[in-house]
Amino acid sequence: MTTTPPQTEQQLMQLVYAIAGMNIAQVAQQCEQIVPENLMHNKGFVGQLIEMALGAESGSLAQPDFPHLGIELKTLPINAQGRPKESTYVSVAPLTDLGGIHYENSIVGQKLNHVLWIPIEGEQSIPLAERRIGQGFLWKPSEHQYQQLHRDFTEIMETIALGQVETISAHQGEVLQLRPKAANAKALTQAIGPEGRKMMTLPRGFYLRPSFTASLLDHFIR
DNA sequence: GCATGATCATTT
DNA sequence: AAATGATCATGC
Repeated sequence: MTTTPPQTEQQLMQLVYAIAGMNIAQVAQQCEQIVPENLMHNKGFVGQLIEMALGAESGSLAQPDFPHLGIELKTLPINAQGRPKESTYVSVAPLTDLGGIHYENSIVGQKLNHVLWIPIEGEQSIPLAERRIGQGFLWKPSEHQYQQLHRDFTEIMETIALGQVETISAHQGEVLQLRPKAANAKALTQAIGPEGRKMMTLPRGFYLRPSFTASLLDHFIR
């Protein structure tokens, strides 16, 4: 079965309610997909399966999963304590042509303006097929959260603009961090180097810290 | 190579 | 145990 892209937020949430409580095998059967033994060689499987089940359309385009609704979809792997198991990837970080980029008009800012979070059991002790889908919820950053994201983003981008991208570690950033985002260590991309010259470096991505997404879960707990 | 979907594996 | 840095699959 193929899910028709939802035309309204209400239609989208109906699909979200429909898969809440189901396990991966049930969603996969509904989408006519085969569940792999584990995620080792298919790390994006769960995210792509949920995209399919909810009728997301964007594929690998740099825009929200539901462009018409301006909503970004993120699955959130949860451990036995009900907390996020991993950080959440947001988007690739621009390392060159940085003129005019501000949080408000950045890809990060656009995606984090409205997110549909789908918590999913992520314990390795639970077979992938048996992991359950939780109750998804919509989130928009509060004023405080917006300021945190804005500040971290701006500091990181300023460092990149100064040609200091290689001095940025994942320790920087209260809620948003910069980390490698590449197929492997040989995948390089252009960046601004120390003397303002061009250099090659590992592509980087923006990630939300688990402590930040944990606070979102806490707020929406019922 | 870039952008999507992330989790794995080593270090702290 | 948690966090950082490295890596896996796919489409174009």
